[in-house]
Amino acid sequence: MTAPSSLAQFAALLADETRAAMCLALLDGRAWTAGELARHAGVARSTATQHLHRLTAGGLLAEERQGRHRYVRLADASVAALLEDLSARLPPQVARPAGLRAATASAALARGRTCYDHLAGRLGVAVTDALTARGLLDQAGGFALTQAGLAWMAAQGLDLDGGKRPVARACLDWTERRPHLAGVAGARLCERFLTRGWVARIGSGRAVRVTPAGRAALADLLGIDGVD
Amino acid sequence: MTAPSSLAQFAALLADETRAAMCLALLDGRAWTAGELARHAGVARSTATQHLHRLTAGGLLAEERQGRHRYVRLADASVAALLEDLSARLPPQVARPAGLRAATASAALARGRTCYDHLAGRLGVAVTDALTARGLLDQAGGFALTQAGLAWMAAQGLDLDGGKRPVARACLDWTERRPHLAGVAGARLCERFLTRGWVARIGSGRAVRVTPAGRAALADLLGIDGVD
DNA sequence: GGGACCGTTCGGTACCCGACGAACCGACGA
DNA sequence: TCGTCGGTTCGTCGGGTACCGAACGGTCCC
Repeated sequence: MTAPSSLAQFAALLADETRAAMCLALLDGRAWTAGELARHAGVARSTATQHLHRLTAGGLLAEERQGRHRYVRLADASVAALLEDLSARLPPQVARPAGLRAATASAALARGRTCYDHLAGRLGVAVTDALTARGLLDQAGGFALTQAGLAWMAAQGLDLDGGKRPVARACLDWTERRPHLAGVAGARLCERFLTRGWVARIGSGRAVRVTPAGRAALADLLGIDGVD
Repeated sequence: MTAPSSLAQFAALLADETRAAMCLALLDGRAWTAGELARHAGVARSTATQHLHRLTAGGLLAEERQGRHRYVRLADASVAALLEDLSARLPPQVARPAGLRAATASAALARGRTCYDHLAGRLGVAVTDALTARGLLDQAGGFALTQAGLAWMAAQGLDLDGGKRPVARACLDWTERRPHLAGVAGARLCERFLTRGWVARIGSGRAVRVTPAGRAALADLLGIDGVD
């Protein structure tokens, strides 16, 4: 019940279906209560408590107590990046939307969603492609903002100081199977889109839709037109 | 005994001390026989066989049979990258070189070594820093070769076509705690250094030393002088 | 204060899985 | 042809752990 000191001990944290389900749920970037996670994972509350203790002790989760609630979230962006990298190795999920409700939800997720703290889905890929086409993002020599890209972000009033966190990082989309922008730049961009009302969350999940104002902003800033 | 279909199943492959020890040993980039790995991990041959089966079935390892030997190595560079990322999350290893022999070996590893297929240790960091100082590598906007960097690699006759593998990638050194160049560019560079005799392996391990010819080449190509 | 609700702790149970040794197969070499 | 050696398969054993229910302690709200 202490911090993992070996690769095996660390991997063991994720080597349980229940704990893995909890971590993947937390990939939406929000803070969940212990009870919500228990219900989501389909285990008793007592079981969830023990799992959450192990995950926080292992440095994967951070907790915050409010009254009788215990809110828990991913410790930092690097944990989210790790989970994404691991998930990208799995065989592509065979989507089996059972029923109309699930099908529309799945389609909404494929259109646009948040991936921890940045944009993903077709929307995220479109933004990434537009940045690349405009010479703001370089994917030929690796994955980094160019000088022009850094200047562009500054012109937008977006601060890229994220401590030790990388400025730009490729995150592999599990629906598009193509990389999209993550890292500090991806997070700031997503934040901007949300605060300006260019994209709006659909319900309480991770799916987002582009607003009319967002459509105009995307066309204006990045020349993106056909976003659905 | 089949390919993992969930994050938990995948993580379980590394969640065992024996399997983890095997994977970390294979991080040297070479192919080991099943018996060597069994001895290295301190288990019976029969046990090693079963572990190796699981790891290959899980896509982490690739095997190659020669006569009565079964050679096994990491499946590809992305597996090595994953292991590095995971190891970087662990608390820094408290080096406890017991005895003079271990101390010199540890010092040699800190000076220079291979990390799967690229250079690491102080040597790897020095090369990375030199590339950055010369404007060939950009670490401000992410981690990527610049236009000049791509041209420089081409001028050296190094082909950067590695399929889907990223051209440049940051790999965190566990001794230096600083990033150094990995990815296709890092691999090609390391290959070049070895084939030209600029660096030579010390014994059969991962440690390398810079040869006199290498010293001259480093000074000439990248302006690196004080490499020990 | 009473009653719901959330989270925690504590036994107890069942199950998974990693370990070994023995027996066997195939390849190499004298 | 016969030992030796590397690897595999199989049966079995033992330890670790995920799970639950029950009881308890806070917190919030009537």
